[in-house]
Amino acid sequence: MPRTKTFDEQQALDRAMETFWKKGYHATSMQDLVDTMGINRASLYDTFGGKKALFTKAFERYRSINTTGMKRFLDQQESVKTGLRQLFTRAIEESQSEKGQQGCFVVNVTTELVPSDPEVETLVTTNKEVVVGVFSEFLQKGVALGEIDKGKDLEALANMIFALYAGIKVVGKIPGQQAALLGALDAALKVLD
Amino acid sequence: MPRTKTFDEQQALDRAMETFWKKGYHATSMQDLVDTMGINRASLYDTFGGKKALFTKAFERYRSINTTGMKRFLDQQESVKTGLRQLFTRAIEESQSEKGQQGCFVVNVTTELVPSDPEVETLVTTNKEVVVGVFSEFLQKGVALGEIDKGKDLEALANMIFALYAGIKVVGKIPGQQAALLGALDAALKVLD
DNA sequence: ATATAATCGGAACGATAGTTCCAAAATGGG
DNA sequence: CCCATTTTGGAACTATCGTTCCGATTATAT
Repeated sequence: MPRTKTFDEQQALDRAMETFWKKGYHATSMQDLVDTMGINRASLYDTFGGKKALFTKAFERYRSINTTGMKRFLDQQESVKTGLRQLFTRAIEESQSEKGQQGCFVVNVTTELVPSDPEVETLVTTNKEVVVGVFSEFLQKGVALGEIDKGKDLEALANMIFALYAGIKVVGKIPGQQAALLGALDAALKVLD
Repeated sequence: MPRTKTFDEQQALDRAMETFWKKGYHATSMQDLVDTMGINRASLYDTFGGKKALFTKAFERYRSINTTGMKRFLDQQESVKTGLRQLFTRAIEESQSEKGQQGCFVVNVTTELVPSDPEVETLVTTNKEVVVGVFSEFLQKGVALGEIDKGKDLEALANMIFALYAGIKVVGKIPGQQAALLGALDAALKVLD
Protein backbone atom coordinates (compact mmCIF):
# COMPACT_ATOMS: atom_id res chain seq x y z
CA MET A 1 0.00 0.00 0.00
CA PRO A 2 2.86 2.43 0.34
CA ARG A 3 4.68 3.62 -2.71
CA THR A 4 8.23 3.29 -3.87
CA LYS A 5 10.91 5.83 -4.56
CA THR A 6 10.32 8.14 -7.46
CA PHE A 7 13.60 9.88 -8.21
CA ASP A 8 16.81 8.08 -9.11
CA GLU A 9 18.85 8.07 -5.92
CA GLN A 10 21.98 6.80 -7.60
CA GLN A 11 21.85 9.45 -10.29
CA ALA A 12 21.37 12.14 -7.68
CA LEU A 13 24.39 10.84 -5.78
CA ASP A 14 26.45 10.83 -8.95
CA ARG A 15 25.59 14.46 -9.54
CA ALA A 16 26.49 15.34 -6.00
CA MET A 17 29.80 13.57 -6.53
CA GLU A 18 30.46 15.65 -9.63
CA THR A 19 29.70 18.86 -7.80
CA PHE A 20 31.85 18.10 -4.77
CA TRP A 21 34.58 16.87 -7.08
CA LYS A 22 34.56 20.04 -9.14
CA LYS A 23 34.17 22.63 -6.39
CA GLY A 24 35.51 20.93 -3.28
CA TYR A 25 33.70 20.54 0.02
CA HIS A 26 33.68 24.03 1.48
CA ALA A 27 33.02 25.83 -1.78
CA THR A 28 29.97 23.68 -2.48
CA SER A 29 26.74 25.02 -1.02
CA MET A 30 23.55 23.11 -0.39
CA GLN A 31 21.98 25.33 -3.03
CA ASP A 32 24.59 24.11 -5.53
CA LEU A 33 23.62 20.55 -4.68
CA VAL A 34 19.91 21.20 -4.92
CA ASP A 35 20.49 22.73 -8.35
CA THR A 36 22.69 19.98 -9.74
CA MET A 37 21.08 16.92 -8.14
CA GLY A 38 17.69 17.73 -9.54
CA ILE A 39 15.81 16.86 -6.37
CA ASN A 40 14.07 18.92 -3.74
CA ARG A 41 15.87 20.39 -0.79
CA ALA A 42 13.74 18.44 1.68
CA SER A 43 14.21 15.22 -0.27
CA LEU A 44 17.93 15.77 -0.16
CA TYR A 45 17.91 15.93 3.62
CA ASP A 46 15.48 13.03 3.90
CA THR A 47 17.50 10.77 1.65
CA PHE A 48 21.10 11.72 2.36
CA GLY A 49 21.03 13.30 5.82
CA GLY A 50 22.91 16.55 5.31
CA LYS A 51 25.90 18.11 3.64
CA LYS A 52 28.58 16.12 5.39
CA ALA A 53 26.73 12.80 5.18
CA LEU A 54 26.07 13.36 1.49
CA PHE A 55 29.69 14.27 0.91
CA THR A 56 30.89 11.09 2.56
CA LYS A 57 28.53 8.99 0.42
CA ALA A 58 29.65 10.79 -2.74
CA PHE A 59 33.30 10.38 -1.85
CA GLU A 60 32.95 6.69 -1.15
CA ARG A 61 31.15 6.26 -4.42
CA TYR A 62 34.03 7.92 -6.24
CA ARG A 63 36.52 5.69 -4.48
CA SER A 64 34.55 2.59 -5.37
CA ILE A 65 34.24 3.54 -9.04
CA ASN A 66 37.88 4.52 -9.32
CA THR A 67 39.58 1.63 -7.60
CA THR A 68 37.34 -0.83 -9.39
CA GLY A 69 38.08 0.80 -12.73
CA MET A 70 41.79 0.87 -12.09
CA LYS A 71 41.88 -2.75 -11.01
CA ARG A 72 39.82 -3.80 -14.02
CA PHE A 73 42.12 -1.90 -16.35
CA LEU A 74 45.25 -3.45 -14.94
CA ASP A 75 43.77 -6.94 -14.86
CA GLN A 76 43.29 -6.95 -18.60
CA GLN A 77 46.85 -5.85 -19.32
CA GLU A 78 49.19 -8.48 -20.63
CA SER A 79 52.40 -6.58 -20.05
CA VAL A 80 53.03 -4.97 -16.69
CA LYS A 81 55.41 -2.30 -17.91
CA THR A 82 53.31 -1.14 -20.84
CA GLY A 83 50.19 -1.58 -18.75
CA LEU A 84 51.45 0.87 -16.17
CA ARG A 85 52.60 3.20 -18.90
CA GLN A 86 49.17 3.12 -20.49
CA LEU A 87 47.42 3.72 -17.19
CA PHE A 88 49.48 6.83 -16.57
CA THR A 89 49.40 8.01 -20.15
CA ARG A 90 45.63 7.87 -20.05
CA ALA A 91 45.57 9.77 -16.77
CA ILE A 92 47.83 12.47 -18.19
CA GLU A 93 45.83 12.83 -21.38
CA GLU A 94 42.56 12.99 -19.47
CA SER A 95 43.95 15.63 -17.15
CA GLN A 96 44.24 18.03 -20.05
CA SER A 97 40.54 17.86 -20.86
CA GLU A 98 38.06 20.22 -19.27
CA LYS A 99 36.76 17.52 -16.98
CA GLY A 100 40.23 16.28 -16.23
CA GLN A 101 41.16 19.66 -14.87
CA GLN A 102 39.02 18.77 -11.86
CA GLY A 103 41.89 16.50 -10.92
CA CYS A 104 41.46 13.46 -8.71
CA PHE A 105 38.67 13.71 -6.15
CA VAL A 106 40.71 11.75 -3.61
CA VAL A 107 43.73 14.02 -4.01
CA ASN A 108 41.59 17.13 -3.81
CA VAL A 109 39.83 15.89 -0.69
CA THR A 110 43.10 14.90 0.94
CA THR A 111 44.62 18.33 0.56
CA GLU A 112 41.43 20.13 1.55
CA LEU A 113 40.21 18.08 4.51
CA VAL A 114 43.22 16.27 5.98
CA PRO A 115 44.06 16.63 8.80
CA SER A 116 41.11 18.80 9.85
CA ASP A 117 38.53 16.05 9.30
CA PRO A 118 39.36 12.77 11.08
CA GLU A 119 36.66 10.81 9.26
CA VAL A 120 38.05 11.81 5.86
CA GLU A 121 41.52 11.03 7.13
CA THR A 122 40.41 7.46 7.78
CA LEU A 123 38.87 7.14 4.33
CA VAL A 124 41.93 8.36 2.45
CA THR A 125 44.16 6.17 4.59
CA THR A 126 42.14 3.15 3.61
CA ASN A 127 42.20 4.27 -0.01
CA LYS A 128 45.96 4.51 0.02
CA GLU A 129 46.31 1.00 1.39
CA VAL A 130 43.93 -0.43 -1.18
CA VAL A 131 45.47 1.31 -4.19
CA VAL A 132 49.03 0.57 -3.14
CA GLY A 133 47.91 -3.02 -2.74
CA VAL A 134 46.58 -3.02 -6.30
CA PHE A 135 49.88 -1.67 -7.62
CA SER A 136 51.83 -4.11 -5.52
CA GLU A 137 49.91 -7.11 -6.81
CA PHE A 138 50.30 -5.89 -10.35
CA LEU A 139 54.04 -5.60 -9.89
CA GLN A 140 54.10 -9.09 -8.45
CA LYS A 141 52.52 -10.27 -11.67
CA GLY A 142 55.36 -8.51 -13.47
CA VAL A 143 57.89 -10.50 -11.49
CA ALA A 144 56.04 -13.71 -12.32
CA LEU A 145 56.09 -12.76 -15.98
CA GLY A 146 59.79 -12.09 -15.82
CA GLU A 147 59.35 -8.43 -16.72
CA ILE A 148 60.62 -7.18 -13.39
CA ASP A 149 63.69 -8.23 -11.46
CA LYS A 150 63.04 -10.48 -8.50
CA GLY A 151 65.33 -8.46 -6.31
CA LYS A 152 63.24 -5.28 -6.43
CA ASP A 153 61.36 -3.94 -3.40
CA LEU A 154 57.84 -4.11 -4.79
CA GLU A 155 56.25 -2.36 -1.82
CA ALA A 156 58.59 0.59 -2.29
CA LEU A 157 57.88 0.64 -6.01
CA ALA A 158 54.13 0.54 -5.38
CA ASN A 159 54.41 3.44 -2.96
CA MET A 160 56.49 5.37 -5.44
CA ILE A 161 53.92 4.80 -8.18
CA PHE A 162 51.14 5.90 -5.86
CA ALA A 163 52.93 9.12 -4.94
CA LEU A 164 53.75 9.80 -8.56
CA TYR A 165 50.11 9.28 -9.47
CA ALA A 166 49.03 11.82 -6.87
CA GLY A 167 51.65 14.27 -8.09
CA ILE A 168 50.54 13.91 -11.69
CA LYS A 169 46.97 14.60 -10.61
CA VAL A 170 48.13 17.83 -8.97
CA VAL A 171 50.40 19.05 -11.76
CA GLY A 172 47.83 17.98 -14.33
CA LYS A 173 45.45 20.65 -13.06
CA ILE A 174 47.79 23.25 -14.51
CA PRO A 175 47.06 23.84 -18.19
CA GLY A 176 49.51 22.80 -20.88
CA GLN A 177 51.38 20.14 -18.94
CA GLN A 178 50.83 17.18 -21.22
CA ALA A 179 54.27 17.10 -22.79
CA ALA A 180 56.02 17.77 -19.50
CA LEU A 181 54.11 15.04 -17.70
CA LEU A 182 54.61 12.47 -20.45
CA GLY A 183 58.30 13.21 -20.25
CA ALA A 184 58.22 12.86 -16.49
CA LEU A 185 56.41 9.55 -16.84
CA ASP A 186 59.03 8.31 -19.25
CA ALA A 187 61.78 9.18 -16.82
CA ALA A 188 59.94 7.67 -13.87
CA LEU A 189 59.22 4.31 -15.48
CA LYS A 190 62.96 3.70 -15.69
CA VAL A 191 62.67 2.49 -12.11
CA LEU A 192 61.09 -0.70 -13.42
CA ASP A 193 64.14 -1.62 -15.49
CA MET B 1 54.24 65.49 10.64
CA PRO B 2 52.38 62.31 9.81
CA ARG B 3 53.17 59.20 11.71
CA THR B 4 54.47 55.80 10.73
CA LYS B 5 52.89 52.36 10.83
CA THR B 6 52.37 50.89 14.25
CA PHE B 7 51.71 47.18 13.75
CA ASP B 8 54.11 44.82 12.03
CA GLU B 9 52.69 44.36 8.56
CA GLN B 10 55.05 41.53 7.67
CA GLN B 11 54.22 39.61 10.81
CA ALA B 12 50.52 40.03 10.16
CA LEU B 13 50.98 38.73 6.63
CA ASP B 14 52.93 35.76 7.92
CA ARG B 15 50.09 34.89 10.25
CA ALA B 16 47.58 35.21 7.45
CA MET B 17 49.77 32.88 5.42
CA GLU B 18 49.75 30.32 8.20
CA THR B 19 45.98 30.48 8.50
CA PHE B 20 45.30 30.15 4.77
CA TRP B 21 47.90 27.41 4.61
CA LYS B 22 46.34 25.43 7.41
CA LYS B 23 42.65 25.88 6.57
CA GLY B 24 42.60 26.61 2.85
CA TYR B 25 40.96 29.57 1.17
CA HIS B 26 37.26 28.86 1.45
CA ALA B 27 37.37 27.47 4.96
CA THR B 28 39.17 30.55 6.25
CA SER B 29 36.87 33.33 7.41
CA MET B 30 37.73 36.97 7.87
CA GLN B 31 37.06 36.42 11.55
CA ASP B 32 39.74 33.71 11.57
CA LEU B 33 42.15 36.18 10.02
CA VAL B 34 41.26 38.96 12.44
CA ASP B 35 41.86 36.55 15.31
CA THR B 36 45.19 35.19 14.10
CA MET B 37 46.71 38.30 12.55
CA GLY B 38 46.35 40.31 15.72
CA ILE B 39 45.17 43.45 13.97
CA ASN B 40 41.85 45.16 13.74
CA ARG B 41 39.27 44.28 11.14
CA ALA B 42 39.33 47.76 9.64
CA SER B 43 43.12 47.82 9.58
CA LEU B 44 43.08 44.53 7.73
CA TYR B 45 40.94 45.97 4.98
CA ASP B 46 42.91 49.22 4.90
CA THR B 47 46.26 47.49 4.61
CA PHE B 48 45.53 44.38 2.57
CA GLY B 49 42.37 45.20 0.66
CA GLY B 50 40.16 42.21 1.33
CA LYS B 51 40.10 38.46 1.61
CA LYS B 52 41.19 37.65 -1.91
CA ALA B 53 43.86 40.35 -2.08
CA LEU B 54 45.24 39.23 1.27
CA PHE B 55 45.25 35.64 0.14
CA THR B 56 47.21 36.47 -2.97
CA LYS B 57 49.81 38.39 -0.94
CA ALA B 58 50.08 35.54 1.55
CA PHE B 59 50.43 32.97 -1.21
CA GLU B 60 53.11 34.93 -3.02
CA ARG B 61 54.97 35.32 0.24
CA TYR B 62 54.90 31.56 0.73
CA ARG B 63 56.17 31.00 -2.78
CA SER B 64 58.99 33.46 -2.27
CA ILE B 65 60.08 31.92 1.00
CA ASN B 66 59.87 28.40 -0.30
CA THR B 67 61.62 28.72 -3.64
CA THR B 68 64.34 30.83 -2.08
CA GLY B 69 64.82 28.27 0.68
CA MET B 70 64.91 25.38 -1.74
CA LYS B 71 67.39 27.11 -4.02
CA ARG B 72 69.59 28.02 -1.08
CA PHE B 73 69.53 24.47 0.20
CA LEU B 74 70.48 22.98 -3.13
CA ASP B 75 73.18 25.57 -3.76
CA GLN B 76 75.11 24.50 -0.71
CA GLN B 77 75.03 20.81 -1.62
CA GLU B 78 78.24 19.32 -2.92
CA SER B 79 76.72 16.15 -4.31
CA VAL B 80 73.68 16.34 -6.54
CA LYS B 81 72.38 12.86 -5.81
CA THR B 82 72.70 13.03 -2.06
CA GLY B 83 71.55 16.64 -2.15
CA LEU B 84 68.29 15.67 -3.78
CA ARG B 85 67.92 12.77 -1.41
CA GLN B 86 68.40 15.05 1.55
CA LEU B 87 65.92 17.58 0.23
CA PHE B 88 63.25 14.93 -0.10
CA THR B 89 64.15 13.15 3.10
CA ARG B 90 63.72 16.41 4.94
CA ALA B 91 60.38 17.03 3.27
CA ILE B 92 59.16 13.56 4.22
CA GLU B 93 60.29 13.84 7.81
CA GLU B 94 58.74 17.29 8.16
CA SER B 95 55.47 16.04 6.74
CA GLN B 96 55.03 13.76 9.71
CA SER B 97 55.13 16.61 12.20
CA GLU B 98 52.01 18.42 13.27
CA LYS B 99 52.88 21.42 11.16
CA GLY B 100 53.97 19.28 8.26
CA GLN B 101 50.51 17.77 8.06
CA GLN B 102 49.41 21.08 6.58
CA GLY B 103 51.19 19.91 3.48
CA CYS B 104 52.51 22.28 0.84
CA PHE B 105 50.59 25.54 0.49
CA VAL B 106 51.15 25.55 -3.27
CA VAL B 107 49.85 22.02 -3.68
CA ASN B 108 46.84 22.71 -1.48
CA VAL B 109 46.03 25.88 -3.37
CA THR B 110 46.41 24.15 -6.72
CA THR B 111 43.91 21.44 -5.88
CA GLU B 112 41.49 23.83 -4.24
CA LEU B 113 41.49 26.80 -6.63
CA VAL B 114 42.60 25.53 -10.03
CA PRO B 115 40.93 25.79 -12.45
CA SER B 116 38.17 27.88 -10.84
CA ASP B 117 40.45 30.85 -10.13
CA PRO B 118 42.37 32.09 -13.20
CA GLU B 119 44.63 34.37 -11.17
CA VAL B 120 45.76 31.50 -8.96
CA GLU B 121 46.18 29.39 -12.06
CA THR B 122 48.69 31.90 -13.36
CA LEU B 123 50.59 31.95 -10.07
CA VAL B 124 50.94 28.19 -9.80
CA THR B 125 51.95 27.97 -13.45
CA THR B 126 54.74 30.43 -12.83
CA ASN B 127 55.71 28.54 -9.70
CA LYS B 128 55.97 25.30 -11.63
CA GLU B 129 58.25 26.87 -14.23
CA VAL B 130 60.49 28.38 -11.59
CA VAL B 131 60.83 25.27 -9.46
CA VAL B 132 61.34 22.95 -12.42
CA GLY B 133 64.01 25.40 -13.53
CA VAL B 134 65.71 25.11 -10.17
CA PHE B 135 65.69 21.33 -10.39
CA SER B 136 66.90 21.43 -13.96
CA GLU B 137 69.85 23.67 -13.14
CA PHE B 138 70.73 21.48 -10.21
CA LEU B 139 70.73 18.41 -12.43
CA GLN B 140 72.92 20.25 -14.91
CA LYS B 141 75.40 20.72 -12.12
CA GLY B 142 75.23 16.98 -11.58
CA VAL B 143 76.20 16.39 -15.19
CA ALA B 144 79.09 18.83 -14.85
CA LEU B 145 80.25 16.98 -11.75
CA GLY B 146 80.07 13.67 -13.57
CA GLU B 147 77.40 12.33 -11.22
CA ILE B 148 74.74 12.09 -13.90
CA ASP B 149 75.01 10.66 -17.39
CA LYS B 150 75.26 13.20 -20.15
CA GLY B 151 72.66 11.44 -22.23
CA LYS B 152 69.79 11.93 -19.78
CA ASP B 153 66.84 14.19 -20.53
CA LEU B 154 67.27 16.68 -17.69
CA GLU B 155 64.02 18.51 -18.39
CA ALA B 156 62.09 15.27 -18.13
CA LEU B 157 63.91 14.37 -14.94
CA ALA B 158 63.19 17.79 -13.45
CA ASN B 159 59.51 17.43 -14.28
CA MET B 160 59.47 13.99 -12.75
CA ILE B 161 61.07 15.26 -9.57
CA PHE B 162 58.57 18.11 -9.41
CA ALA B 163 55.61 15.76 -9.78
CA LEU B 164 57.07 13.40 -7.21
CA TYR B 165 57.52 16.29 -4.80
CA ALA B 166 53.87 17.27 -5.20
CA GLY B 167 52.80 13.68 -4.69
CA ILE B 168 54.85 13.32 -1.55
CA LYS B 169 53.25 16.48 -0.19
CA VAL B 170 49.84 14.94 -0.77
CA VAL B 171 50.57 11.49 0.61
CA GLY B 172 52.52 13.05 3.47
CA LYS B 173 49.29 14.52 4.84
CA ILE B 174 48.16 11.00 5.71
CA PRO B 175 49.53 9.93 9.10
CA GLY B 176 52.13 7.22 9.42
CA GLN B 177 53.57 7.40 5.92
CA GLN B 178 57.18 8.10 6.76
CA ALA B 179 58.54 4.61 6.08
CA ALA B 180 56.45 4.18 2.94
CA LEU B 181 57.55 7.53 1.52
CA LEU B 182 61.20 7.00 2.32
CA GLY B 183 60.98 3.68 0.51
CA ALA B 184 59.26 5.36 -2.41
CA LEU B 185 61.99 7.99 -2.49
CA ASP B 186 64.64 5.31 -2.55
CA ALA B 187 62.96 3.64 -5.50
CA ALA B 188 62.44 6.91 -7.33
CA LEU B 189 66.00 8.13 -7.07
CA LYS B 190 67.11 5.17 -9.13
CA VAL B 191 66.18 7.27 -12.14
CA LEU B 192 69.36 9.26 -11.58
CA ASP B 193 71.61 6.23 -11.99
C1' DA C 1 -10.58 5.31 -7.28
C1' DT C 2 -8.67 5.78 -3.04
C1' DA C 3 -5.32 5.59 0.37
C1' DT C 4 -0.55 6.01 1.46
C1' DA C 5 3.70 7.93 1.27
C1' DA C 6 7.14 10.24 -1.38
C1' DT C 7 8.26 14.58 -3.41
C1' DC C 8 7.67 19.29 -4.02
C1' DG C 9 7.89 24.58 -3.58
C1' DG C 10 9.01 27.80 -0.55
C1' DA C 11 9.10 30.13 3.67
C1' DA C 12 11.47 30.46 8.02
C1' DC C 13 15.16 29.83 11.20
C1' DG C 14 19.54 31.35 13.58
C1' DA C 15 24.25 31.75 12.32
C1' DT C 16 27.86 33.43 9.85
C1' DA C 17 29.81 35.21 5.57
C1' DG C 18 32.58 39.50 3.60
C1' DT C 19 32.49 44.29 3.66
C1' DT C 20 31.82 49.15 5.12
C1' DC C 21 31.47 52.78 8.29
C1' DC C 22 32.18 55.76 12.38
C1' DA C 23 33.45 57.70 16.59
C1' DA C 24 36.85 56.89 20.19
C1' DA C 25 41.41 55.79 21.49
C1' DA C 26 46.26 55.30 20.78
C1' DT C 27 50.48 56.65 18.64
C1' DG C 28 54.45 59.07 16.66
C1' DG C 29 56.64 63.38 14.49
C1' DG C 30 57.07 68.21 15.00
C1' DC D 1 52.53 69.22 24.18
C1' DC D 2 49.86 68.90 19.98
C1' DC D 3 48.48 67.88 15.70
C1' DA D 4 48.01 64.41 12.24
C1' DT D 5 47.20 59.87 11.30
C1' DT D 6 46.91 55.24 12.41
C1' DT D 7 44.54 51.86 14.91
C1' DT D 8 40.79 50.33 17.51
C1' DG D 9 36.20 48.32 18.99
C1' DG D 10 31.97 47.45 17.49
C1' DA D 11 27.83 48.24 15.13
C1' DA D 12 25.57 47.89 10.65
C1' DC D 13 24.70 45.98 6.33
C1' DT D 14 23.36 42.71 2.75
C1' DA D 15 23.93 38.12 1.39
C1' DT D 16 24.30 33.46 1.97
C1' DC D 17 25.18 29.54 4.88
C1' DG D 18 23.07 24.74 6.51
C1' DT D 19 18.97 23.13 8.37
C1' DT D 20 14.03 22.49 9.55
C1' DC D 21 9.29 22.66 8.77
C1' DC D 22 4.74 22.58 6.50
C1' DG D 23 1.01 22.50 3.30
C1' DA D 24 0.27 21.19 -1.38
C1' DT D 25 1.09 18.09 -5.02
C1' DT D 26 2.41 13.93 -7.26
C1' DA D 27 2.87 9.13 -7.93
C1' DT D 28 2.32 4.35 -6.71
C1' DA D 29 0.19 0.04 -4.80
C1' DT D 30 -3.97 -1.90 -3.67
